[in-house]
Amino acid sequence: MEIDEAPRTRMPAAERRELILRDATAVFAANGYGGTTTDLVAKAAGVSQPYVVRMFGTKEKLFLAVLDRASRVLAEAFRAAIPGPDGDERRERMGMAYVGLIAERGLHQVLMQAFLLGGDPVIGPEARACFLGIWQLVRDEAGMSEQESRDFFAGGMLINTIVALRLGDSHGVDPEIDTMFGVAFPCSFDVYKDVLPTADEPY
Amino acid sequence: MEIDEAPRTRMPAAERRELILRDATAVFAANGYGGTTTDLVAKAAGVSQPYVVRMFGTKEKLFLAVLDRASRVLAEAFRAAIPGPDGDERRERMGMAYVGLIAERGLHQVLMQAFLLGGDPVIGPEARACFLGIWQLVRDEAGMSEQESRDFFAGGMLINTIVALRLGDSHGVDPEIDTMFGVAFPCSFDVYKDVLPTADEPY
DNA sequence: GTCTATACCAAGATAGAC
DNA sequence: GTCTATCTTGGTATAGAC
Repeated sequence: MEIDEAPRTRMPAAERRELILRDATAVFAANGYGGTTTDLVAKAAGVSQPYVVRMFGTKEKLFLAVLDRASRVLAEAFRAAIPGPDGDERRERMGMAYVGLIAERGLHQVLMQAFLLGGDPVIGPEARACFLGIWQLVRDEAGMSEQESRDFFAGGMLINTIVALRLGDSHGVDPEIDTMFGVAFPCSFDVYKDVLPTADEPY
Repeated sequence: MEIDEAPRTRMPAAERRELILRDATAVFAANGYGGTTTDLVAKAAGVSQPYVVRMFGTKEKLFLAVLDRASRVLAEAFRAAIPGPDGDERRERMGMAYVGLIAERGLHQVLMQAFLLGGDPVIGPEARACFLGIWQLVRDEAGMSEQESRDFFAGGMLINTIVALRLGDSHGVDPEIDTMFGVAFPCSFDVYKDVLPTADEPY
């Protein structure tokens, strides 16, 4: 009785790779490095588990690829927001760009996951390089002062935390959280309410 | 040829419990929830793996106990820093209290780990409650305005990240990092240089 | 380029002795 | 209160077919 499509639609490697990386980002973000299985990633991407391993070598290398992609996506988003009036306005644009990336499921969280793995002998150094790279971009390319860079970064880390915590779920029901959103984000709730992940979203 | 001490020194349950929780904090902090094994915790605490499970039920319950302890320790440290002149001075004292807790190995990181698990059906709600509890303490008990609370929290999240990333290792060799430390911490590097974890610290 | 089958190991949890 | 031994599951990675 032939249940259709055994070997999924064939696809050029590069394209499939990008597809898997996107899905892996969301899975790593939600489950952490240790909590993620290559099978979970495979399921999310609609391919077999051995294929994921085959394509990236090991789970660790897959994570590094995810991290690399995430930091490049972030850097691009920031760079795209730089042109135009500088100072407060530029910071505002960059903040909006950052919040806009919430739509890229798991991007902020996977970066945090990597940062938290600073003690790992192989992921740690990569994570530090990534963090420093963004720091330099913000300070040198966007021209923020050190104090401005610090505040910008700190705000970013807070946003990451709020997103990862799924605090958005409580928005509108919990006044505590409403006020937090009011101060934490560089724009009104409407802008990002439909991109925030929900508490019961699998990833 | 009797290699000594088979059943380790007996100890009242409450005391052993606290001891295990401390060590588990460091292990969870360094390896994440998924990356932590009950055996790793057992080794760190110098007891057998089944005993850890026996005492806490499951790995998940152990993590919840660690989270609960961490948030209580943090709340106490903040409360102890409230009495005295308010405004900037109080914020400064609270910031110092926060940095001082770096000596409690893994405390900040384990909180972050919990926050990143916001999507988890059982850990998520606990993590949100913990975050909100501290938010309320900072705003209501310490009397910070919403904007001040937000900045205080944001700075805290940045400190967590820097600590977890083991950026301290590069201090003194990398000028980028020196300037970051200069702006991110509420005190000079000397105050915390010997409590910051190193990149190769197992946990 | 993608799958199925499987070897192998690691980790959580239980049983039960001391 | 604490251990040793062990059962069981599930996850990484390999082999090899299509």
